[in-house]
Amino acid sequence: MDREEYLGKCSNMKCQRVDESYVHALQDEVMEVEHLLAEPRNDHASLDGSLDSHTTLNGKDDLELEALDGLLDDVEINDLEGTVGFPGGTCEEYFLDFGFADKFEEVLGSGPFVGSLLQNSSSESHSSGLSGSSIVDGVLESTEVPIAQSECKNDSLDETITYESHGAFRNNPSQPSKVNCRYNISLDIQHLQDLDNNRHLAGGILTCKKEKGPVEKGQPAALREKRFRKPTQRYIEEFSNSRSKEKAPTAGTKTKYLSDSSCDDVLHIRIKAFKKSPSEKSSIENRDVMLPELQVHKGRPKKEKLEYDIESFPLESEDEWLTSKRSRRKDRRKHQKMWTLPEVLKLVEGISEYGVGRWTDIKRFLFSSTSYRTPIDLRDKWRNLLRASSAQKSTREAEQNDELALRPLPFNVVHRVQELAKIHPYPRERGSKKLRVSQAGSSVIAKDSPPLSLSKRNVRRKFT
DNA sequence: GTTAGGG
DNA sequence: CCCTAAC
Repeated sequence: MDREEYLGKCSNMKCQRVDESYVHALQDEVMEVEHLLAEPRNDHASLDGSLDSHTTLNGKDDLELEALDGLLDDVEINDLEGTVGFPGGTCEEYFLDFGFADKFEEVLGSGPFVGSLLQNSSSESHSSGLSGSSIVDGVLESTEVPIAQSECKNDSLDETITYESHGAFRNNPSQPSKVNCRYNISLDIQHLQDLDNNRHLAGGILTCKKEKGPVEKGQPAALREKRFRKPTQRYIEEFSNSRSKEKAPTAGTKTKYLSDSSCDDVLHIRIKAFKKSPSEKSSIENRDVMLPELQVHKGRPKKEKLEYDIESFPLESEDEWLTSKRSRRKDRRKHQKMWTLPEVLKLVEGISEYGVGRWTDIKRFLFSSTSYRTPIDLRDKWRNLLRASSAQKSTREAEQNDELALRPLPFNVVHRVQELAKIHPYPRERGSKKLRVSQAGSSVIAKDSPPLSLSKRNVRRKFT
């Protein structure tokens, strides 16, 4: 990705932040992502865990995080080096976005040093007492990095000051120094040690690997590998469907996050966001139990059931989903049942008895035992019979004998269909739609109206 | 709710 | 066989 693209993306995110806050947006993403998960994994407690490209997500198929993951695209060494060039506020906000900058500044002193740390982070060359690598990993793994970077170019200073007023460790019991520590340039080893001891907290917040232990780090290859993955089609659909619904409930998160940017609060918020998703997901799963596919179909699936079927079928993987989709498509005519000769005879008889168009009557009186034949089916079959008979009539003279042998339909049946076709022409074949108006009061109207204006159907039952 | 018409 | 518009 080139620079322009990158900047464009950053600016987009900035707008989002101004409107609703990127925190909000991220949480939305979390929940949306959670919807896509067939099962929540224990080791991903929240958004950041999902974002952690180092974490092996297995079947979770992090492709679906592409929207978020795309933001990572530029968190590479080059961009990090570019960060160093930004004014001091850059790096501050860079970390303050995580409620974390104070810690860094305590340890590292000045911004440029942080920059250098970042610069070296991927190579793990900084091996001080501070377990910076894990922290930097967290930073690198966060999608907020590019956001902060972009914003720093414009209004970072103001925001940075705001952030500074809130200590990152205000609520951290092991860090009593709190806000003031930010200005304490001189470091002491004990602080570093504390930080090291509390690293799991930092890691938990930033990456949310609950108990990942010495997590894999410094794997730019893995990072890049993920970047090239495209969002799955399912993700796109789900994303577009659920986007509007999810946004409202999480409004106001930004306020909390910005004003109480302590680690605990951040963690709390994120866990809260996470907790919300499983319930929503379970509701989806519950609905799936009623999928029509799993039901014994004694009739045809209704229309609404089909819509259900297509839209709400969360599957673990894209492959499974596609396969299911394919099979569903193939099952479109699953209920098809071939018409037998007795059925055809019965249909012809019914038509001669009740007339063309009285499909429900025919169904009711002659096909009441065969539940799989709907009035629509009767009509369709009749339509096909007419077509077949007319086709056969055209070629009958030439190859009558052969036809009799080849045709699945006996000639007498065909003949009868043709007779009926003459008497009860299929609507629309002869006469216009308007002629069907008199269908209801046919017997009465037939007497009074001129014959030409009537549909032939109105003379049904004449030839019983 | 039923039917015609198109897919 | 399915879907939809028209009735």
